Formats: sequence, structure tokens, C-alpha cells
Amino acid sequence: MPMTEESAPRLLVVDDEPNIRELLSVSLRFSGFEVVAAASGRDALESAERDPPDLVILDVMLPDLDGFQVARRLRESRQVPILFLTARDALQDKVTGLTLGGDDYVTKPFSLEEVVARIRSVLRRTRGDTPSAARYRVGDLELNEDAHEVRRAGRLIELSPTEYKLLRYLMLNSGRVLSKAQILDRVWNYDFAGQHGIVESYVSFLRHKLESQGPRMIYTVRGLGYILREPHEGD
Amino acid sequence: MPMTEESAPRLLVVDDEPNIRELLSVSLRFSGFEVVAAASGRDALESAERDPPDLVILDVMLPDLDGFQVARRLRESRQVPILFLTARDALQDKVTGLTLGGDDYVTKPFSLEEVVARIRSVLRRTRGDTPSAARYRVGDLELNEDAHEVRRAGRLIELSPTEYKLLRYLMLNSGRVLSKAQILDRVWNYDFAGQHGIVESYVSFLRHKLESQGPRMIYTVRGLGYILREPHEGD
DNA sequence: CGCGCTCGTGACCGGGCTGTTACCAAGGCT
DNA sequence: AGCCTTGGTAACAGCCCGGTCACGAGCGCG
Repeated sequence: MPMTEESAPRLLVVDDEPNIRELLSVSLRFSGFEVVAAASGRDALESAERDPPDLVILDVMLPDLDGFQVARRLRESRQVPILFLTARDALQDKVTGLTLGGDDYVTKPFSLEEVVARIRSVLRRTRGDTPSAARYRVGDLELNEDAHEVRRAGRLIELSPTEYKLLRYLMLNSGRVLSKAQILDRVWNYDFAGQHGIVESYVSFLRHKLESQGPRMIYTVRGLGYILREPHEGD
Repeated sequence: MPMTEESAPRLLVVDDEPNIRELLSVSLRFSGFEVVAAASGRDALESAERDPPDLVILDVMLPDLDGFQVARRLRESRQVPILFLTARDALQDKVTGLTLGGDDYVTKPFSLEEVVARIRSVLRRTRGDTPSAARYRVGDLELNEDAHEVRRAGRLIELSPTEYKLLRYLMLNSGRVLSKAQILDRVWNYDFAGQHGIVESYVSFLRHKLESQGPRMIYTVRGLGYILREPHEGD
């Protein structure tokens, strides 16, 4: 979802695994950010000094320096928010303290939807222009990021985590057709190896919950994918 | 919990341990304060003269000067409230009596929730704009900081210290989802190394006490954390 | 010195979420 | 019109997550 504001936030992606680095770089760039990548802690520090980013996405497992050391060194010169990447089961104890300075963390394997959402959240908090107001709306459908609530025509709708992520993706791209492949790549974890039938299932779930008392909002575009939009006459 | 008032209070953090200094600086800044840090008594005095703070957070164990000496010297030029940091077992007698001048103290290892609450309390008393009224309320749930009392629908609820701190944090952030990591970082002491299962336990305790005779107020958001909010129809 | 309360951990249990499959419906093409 | 492809939905099983309970340790208080 290309962003429209004047100056795109500058991100520094730090990960030694080329696949992950590339995945993040490409898709974050596509999401409207300006992205610089580094493969090691030293490269990261060097790059950050040469070209200070607005936010750093930092794998905690790096070959040369520990991610936390990199974080400390990064902040010596300048206050910069960090989104940590960490293995799911690794070191819960080391995780403590990560959420304090407006920082946050995401566990591997992550979904890009999750990463982008966290980046937006952290930038919103630290830039602090709008104290806290992450709300998206399409027609009478409303999504509140802080409370993690979805309402249609004011009525609360309970969603599972995956349903929520899927809906957020659809809403952020309302009026645009999204293919099942795009949705899979974006909403599901990058290591997901399943069939794309799962997308159909979850679209079905969402339709049930969203459209049980109201006109259709998720339309099928045969051979292409799905589009979320405000209903207009003739549907 | 970014604060929204026009001019953020200016804090001077004085501690020789870099980790603690950094921890306090970052998280207090994030809590909406303007923060300057000093690593020694001399630095503190110098900084305070150059740039007078609204409150000083002062470790009593400093390499060069005793914390109390620093306090005295600070007060020579200007009356400024002080929040002392002290080791748990050290010098209770010397510390008591400090609370007379509007000062207060917190023992190490502290929880950030505690530090922020004390700072707010001291500033409230010394600024004296609002004589003394720290009450938070969510629905029919009421928390009185001065009396350290919690009531639901007027009925008094007895809480342990940890339960109280947890509830205060939830109430100050009502309507926002808080992850277990955030809660651990903020409510538990900074040296806490346990698992986040403890948060679940304490949420369970709170639910027992708060919701024994009334609708649910602490909601679980699967995969994310907890949110405290007024119950609304459809739950 | 001992009693009791509170904090913290580990284990067990239950529920709901996830992902697959199978069957059915609808659309399109020839 | 009929066939074939594509999508929708429902049902199901496995599993992960969270809730609660129970036990143990530490501490303060009597």
C-alpha cells in the first residue's frame, strides 16, 4: 500500500540471512518506505551513522555483534526506535525491556502484515504527532488498532487473530483487487507452506461475521482475487 | 501512555550505573517527560544549575558525593522535589523523614510503574495545582491513589501490592491492548527474570476480585495480551 | 521462633483457532 | 445446454494457547 505523504520514513533492515533481508527490503519498499539493508552489526552501525534512519528493524541473532549491543551503540549517538526480530521460543528473559522506549518486537517466523503494522505503530508513538489514533474505516466498517476492535455500523465484531490480520490488510487496500497469492504472502507467516484454499476459508469466515447483518463488502473477482469496498447500488 | 499536557515536566535522572540511567531515561521520556541524565553528583549539580529541572530522581549511592549531600546542595539554590533511589535494605532511618519536604523514595530494584506513579504523586503535591486528587475511573471501577483504595460500584476491593500496580497500569491504559511483555516490563521489577506466566496468574487474581459480582472488565485478546475496558453490549 | 500471607512456578485441562478436505454451487466456454 | 473450472461453505481433527489450580518458597509479622 504505497503511502502518500511527502517524505517516506527511512528504515534500516539488519539481518544476516539474505532471504529474510531481501524479503523485508522488497516488501517494505513496496509498502512505501525507504529502505537500507545491512547484513551485520558493524555494517548497521556504519550505515546508521552515514545515513540516520527513522527506525531500525534489527535481528537479535547476528554473527558479529549481539542485537542488544547494536541497539545500545545505535542509541549512543541518536535516539532511534527499534523493532526487534527474535526467534519464537528464544530467550523470553532477554525480551524484557524491549517494549519500553517505544520499541517493540516481532517473533520469527513473522507475517509481513504484522511487521508493517508494528512499524506503523512504533512510528506513530515515537513521532507522536497524533498521540494515539490508529483507525481505519471503509463504509460503515471501522477498525481500531489500539483496542484491536472491529465494528460494523457501531456493532462490535469478534475476530480471531488471523481474521483480524486479513481484514486489516483488506481495509488498508480497499478498492484494490488482491490476489490470493498476495494475501498469502502478506498475511500468513513467510514459512507457510499450505494451500491457498485457506484464504478462501478465511474470507468465508469474515463474510459470515461482517455481512451477517448488512450488505456485502468483500467481493470476489473471478480469476483474480478479492476486493473490499463500500457497497454501491447494483450489487 | 503519552501525556497530553502542553509543557512536559523536566526531570533530572542521576545514577552512576549506565543500565539504570538508560532504563529510566528512555522509559520516562516515553512516558511523556522531558529527561536529562547525569552520571555523578557533580554532573547533576552542574546540570541542575544550567537547566533547572522540575524534579530530580537521585540515586543515594553515588561514587563521588553522597546522595544526601547532592540533595542539600541542590536545594541551596532552589527548592526542588527529589525522588530518591535506594537499595532495599539500606538506611531506612536516613530515608524516612525525607518524605516530609514533599520528597519520596523508591527502593531498588524498582518497577517503572512504581517510579512513574511516585513522580506523578510528588509533582502533584508540590505543584499543588490540584490539591490532592489522583483518581482514575473506568466504568464503575474506581482507583484512589491517595487512599490506595480500589472500589467497584462503591464496594471496597482488597488488593495485594502487585495486584494494585497491575490494575493501575491497566486502568491508565484502558481501551488499549497491552502485551504480556509490556506488562512485565512495566509492572514488575526490572531485574525480574521469570516467565510471563506470572502475568496470567495475576490477571486471574484480579478477575476473581473485580469480577466476582459484576460483568467482565479485563478481556483477553488472543495472541496479543489484555485490555481493560468498560463492558459494552455484545460481550 | 513459628505462623501465615503473598508471590512465583509448573502442570493440567479445556476451548477455540487453524488448516485440510470434501462436497456443492456458480460461471464460463465451447 | 453441458462440461469443466473455480470458488464457497461446512465439517473435522490436531494443536497451540491461555486459564486455573495447587504447591513451594520467601518474608514479614506476631
